[in-house]
Amino acid sequence: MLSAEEQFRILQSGAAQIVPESALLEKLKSGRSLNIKLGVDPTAPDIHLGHAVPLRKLRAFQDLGHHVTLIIGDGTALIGDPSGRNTTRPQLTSEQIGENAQTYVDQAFKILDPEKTTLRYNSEWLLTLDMAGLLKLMSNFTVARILERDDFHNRYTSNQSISLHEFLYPVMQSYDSVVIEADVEMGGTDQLFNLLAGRELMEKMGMEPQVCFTLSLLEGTDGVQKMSKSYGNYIGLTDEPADMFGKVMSVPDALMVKYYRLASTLGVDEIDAIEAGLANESLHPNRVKRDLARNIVAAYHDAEAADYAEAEFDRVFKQHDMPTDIPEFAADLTPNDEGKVYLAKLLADAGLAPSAAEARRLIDGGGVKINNEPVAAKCYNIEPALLVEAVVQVGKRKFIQLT
RNA sequence: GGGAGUGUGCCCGAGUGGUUAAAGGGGACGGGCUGUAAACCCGUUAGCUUAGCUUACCUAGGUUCGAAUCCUAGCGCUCCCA
Repeated sequence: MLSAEEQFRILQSGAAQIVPESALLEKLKSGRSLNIKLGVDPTAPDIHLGHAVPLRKLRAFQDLGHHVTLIIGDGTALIGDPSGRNTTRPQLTSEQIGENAQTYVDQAFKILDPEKTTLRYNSEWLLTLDMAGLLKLMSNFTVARILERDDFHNRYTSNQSISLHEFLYPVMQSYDSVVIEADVEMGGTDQLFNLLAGRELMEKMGMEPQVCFTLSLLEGTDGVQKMSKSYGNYIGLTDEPADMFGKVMSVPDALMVKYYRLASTLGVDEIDAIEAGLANESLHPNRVKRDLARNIVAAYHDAEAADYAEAEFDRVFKQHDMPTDIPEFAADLTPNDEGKVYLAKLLADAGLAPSAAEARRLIDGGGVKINNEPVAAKCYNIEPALLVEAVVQVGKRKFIQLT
């Protein structure tokens, strides 16, 4: 086993805050296998690169000989984490939660070592808690303390509603730490309050308090908001290689190094070299981003898929060729009274446009091509012969092969 | 329990009886430029076989030739008092 100091150096890379650092070092020095906690809300059916950030760090702990307890928050999901939210979250049904949890776990084990992972559902101890137990727990917290948190504070001062049950979220999450006796709890920077609450509760209950370990939030492909399914800026772990490659390529340059640190499989030293290369312009940003995209595709698929994805990318976006695999669509080419086919409707039916009206706008904007030929504005009706076996393209990346 | 506000398109936000499918901004999408990056420029942003029609400003009624705009009731949200 590596020395405590050496472990600390590896673990610290990419971390936002470790509170307190000295406690982590102490725990590492004890030489025992630490229990690292990560709680996840089973709200997102599939997980993305942002979720993978703490999972990668957990994996680093596992590689150093520590143990991970992954908590599926099926109990807390009844509340919905108010972190970073300015509105109350909708509550999920238990069926949805069950499905989501399973999907999550399947994907999480692409990164985690199953041998060193314990899976727990917090409904086990949260939903069996009786009123007396709950009241006792709650007595450890004060309203002022809870109201200190930024998101509650903001909502409160801007006249937005906070439901009483949302106050309970940090209480519940803290209790998780008590039950599993966590040494370290992992989370995004937006989780710091919840993590600290856990530390406090453990201390009040006479336990050795957990260390709070936060990681920077990964911005999504828009480069502005944190990666999230609801913002539509995410790169899913199960995305197709070509899609995944393209999404990484669309990430703003300024975020490349951060992506390397939080989402790639490269080591600290290699990443430092890339950062230096970009700074002194000895490395071209485009090349660096391509390597990043290849690395990420290879991590979730394989090297071969990464090669293929890069080749496809050049084909479609550099040479403006058609992709190799184009989804097929059996279109109804029955002509209307004028002997034409209404293209707008066809685009909508094929899923290339959300509605026929939107399809018409896309045509007018020059965004629709048939066999690589742009369709003229106002040209909503097309000779059926032109559409037989044709490839229809909308924008830069949506293709359909008519059959 | 009493009182006061407020509710507009994906979001924010103007509009207070008549070219208002609704200003402006953001976002998103499409086009140009490019490295599917950024920046910048242009266009679009309810549905429908669109020179037209239909549905839209929380909901349901009402007043009016005409309502997002006025009235009534309801619903949601917020604040103050208790």
